Amino acid sequence: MAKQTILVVDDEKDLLDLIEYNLKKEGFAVLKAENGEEGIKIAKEHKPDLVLMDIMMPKMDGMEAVETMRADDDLKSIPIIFLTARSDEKTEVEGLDKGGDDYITKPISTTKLISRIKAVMRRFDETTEDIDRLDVHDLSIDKDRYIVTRGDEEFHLPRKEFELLYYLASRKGKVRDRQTLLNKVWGDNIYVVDRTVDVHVRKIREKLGDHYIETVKGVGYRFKE
Amino acid sequence: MAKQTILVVDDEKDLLDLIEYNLKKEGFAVLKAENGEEGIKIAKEHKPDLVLMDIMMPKMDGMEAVETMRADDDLKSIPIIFLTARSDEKTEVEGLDKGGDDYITKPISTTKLISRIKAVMRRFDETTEDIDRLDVHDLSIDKDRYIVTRGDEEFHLPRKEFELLYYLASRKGKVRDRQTLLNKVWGDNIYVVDRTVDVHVRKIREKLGDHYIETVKGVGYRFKE
DNA sequence: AGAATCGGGTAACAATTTCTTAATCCCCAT
DNA sequence: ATGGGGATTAAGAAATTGTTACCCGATTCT
Repeated sequence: MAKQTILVVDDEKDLLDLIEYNLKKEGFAVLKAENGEEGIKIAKEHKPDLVLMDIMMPKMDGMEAVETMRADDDLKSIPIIFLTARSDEKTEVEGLDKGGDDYITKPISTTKLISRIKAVMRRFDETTEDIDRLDVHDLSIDKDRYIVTRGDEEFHLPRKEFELLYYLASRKGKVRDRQTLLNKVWGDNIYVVDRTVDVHVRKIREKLGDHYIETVKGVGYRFKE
Repeated sequence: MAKQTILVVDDEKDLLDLIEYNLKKEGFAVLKAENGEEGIKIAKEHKPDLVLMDIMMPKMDGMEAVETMRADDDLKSIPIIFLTARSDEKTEVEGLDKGGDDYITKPISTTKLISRIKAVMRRFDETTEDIDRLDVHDLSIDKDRYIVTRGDEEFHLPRKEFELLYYLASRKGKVRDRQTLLNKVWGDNIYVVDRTVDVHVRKIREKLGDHYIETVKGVGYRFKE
């Protein structure tokens, strides 16, 4: 699956970089903004999977930014974790009221930050888990090894093909349009022509046979039930 | 690998039995305790690979038990998953702060429980026991003496090369990306360019031949199955 | 002390593979 | 037969890895 994207909004550049470094190490894609206004702009553009928002900031503070996000249809469902130096209960309560999903007091250890992030993401998306090995029909798709097996045949697909197959297979039967596939497999802020998906599908079919991925005309593709 | 042992601590006997039944079916060994105090005792005795801990219990509650475990050198590194009937956010946050690694709200489906357990174990997987001597293919990798043997050839690899080889070999077949390799072999808060891994891989290949470590383009490296 | 060596890390560019695009071909429903 | 997809291909672009050279600091040798 594509990387989960996290937007970090904080006016302290050093902290921003530190958090970025640690999140990347954990396999997240990271976007950064230095104030609420910029945060909103980037959020609208890239639709991150989670926002880490400092409360005290110039221009537009975190609380305000969150209110704005919660009022925006496109952004209202993105989970938000407040980040703040103040360990003041009142602020915390207020923050959660305004629509924060969790609240972390700086300084915080990396481990703790990560586990909070994962916990919040899980609450939002129970389907987040990815499993090492997926068995569908006569195929075994092993994400840990990046190998697809059928009987005792082994297929080594290139990354994009593998990930596309994995994505579709893990949602067996569900149709996904090209744009969704691009977002999920290629990543959010990537811009490629959506026909690219066709080519990858073809390559997968070429290698595994064309009875796994079905075309749904005018809509997209799906892994056969 | 030996069977993984899971300690389940919960005061509801029925639930305890149900979980035991399901975990055993999955091939885990199961230990049971009915309160925090007993849990700690058993944990100290048997060093389980993971603890499933209810939060609400008589005698010593889960939160307290975890704090005790985290303060004990022998037990601090055992992963813990909280189990609770309360779906109250605040408790969850507190639990994670206290040192829980994950948090599951009862009731939960068996499948989900198992997959969470596996996910947490996977996170800790990398901490798994080191064996003194690893025999893979025609190689014998002796961690005790830092020597690799093939037939009656001996290879004395420098430390990083040796450890990288050992790490990959001990996870035969599994792909690891550069960042993970750096984290696991070089150490967590070390900052080196990830292409450094390439160079070390090359040096290993130069010495042992290039049929042990495989490249998975766009992903990372893996020791050949 | 100075030189030589070794382990480890970085940088650069060559080699290779994968990805993307775009053009063309096909199929099928209207 | 016509138009709207989708399939198929081939070629160029982009990304990733291999490989080599070189730097630096710590040790060891003279």
